[in-house]
Amino acid sequence: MLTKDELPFCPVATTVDLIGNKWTLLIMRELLTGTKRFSELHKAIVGISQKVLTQNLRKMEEDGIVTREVFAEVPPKVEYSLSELGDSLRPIIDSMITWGTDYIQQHLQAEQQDS
Amino acid sequence: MLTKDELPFCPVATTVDLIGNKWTLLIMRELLTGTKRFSELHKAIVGISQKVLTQNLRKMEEDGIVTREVFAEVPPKVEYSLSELGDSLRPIIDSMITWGTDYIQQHLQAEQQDS
DNA sequence: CCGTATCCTCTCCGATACTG
DNA sequence: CAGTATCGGAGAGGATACGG
Repeated sequence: MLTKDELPFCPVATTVDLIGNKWTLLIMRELLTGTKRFSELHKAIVGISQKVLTQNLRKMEEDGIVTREVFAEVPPKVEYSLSELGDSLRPIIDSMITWGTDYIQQHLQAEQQDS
Repeated sequence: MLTKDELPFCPVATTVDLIGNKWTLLIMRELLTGTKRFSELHKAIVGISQKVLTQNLRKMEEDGIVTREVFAEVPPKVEYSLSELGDSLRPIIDSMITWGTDYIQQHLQAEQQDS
């Protein structure tokens, strides 16, 4: 039996390969609160272009962390949600939310001391 | 008082800006086990070039998550370690290690079933 | 040993135009 | 609405040579 450090592939490298990317993490942040339409994601994620959003969603779908559902309507409607695998990544994003929240509060305090 | 969701800057975006990057996360993985020399990092992180390693270390130093110590010796010696702020990111990497380890084990099992 | 400087390549990404 | 297709500029990153 291999110990954690002796695994053939580094766990961090594996995780990084899936979500070690700015946009992927921001998309996941949106999907953690539930299913979203393409346009909702586009609006919520400031600075992303339609093209890059599509590219990232396709990659996430390939990797099995996002589910895509197309509705045969006019106008068209496409919904994205986290798969079970995608949802299993929730603790990672949560730890980022926790850390980022603390970090921001520290910086707000520091700025107030400056003024 | 603002609630978590009303903070002026998204916590995830803040965190992503600091460590939402392949190489940064892999460098942090190495430094979590203690101080490392430049050449040790270069050897440990497969696929990174000297230039990119330097660039990332400089950015991490600027962001305050890495400390750089130069020894006035011949041959020169430079040691990198996590700052207190950098070490506070440990829970995030830990959650990635936990998830990645599980993911790899699932895939190893799946491969064994295939054969 | 630990870099920086330069060149050159290659990919990313924005802008735009066009479809079901 | 939710894409795809195409073009072109900007920047990331490799290879190499050189410096403290």
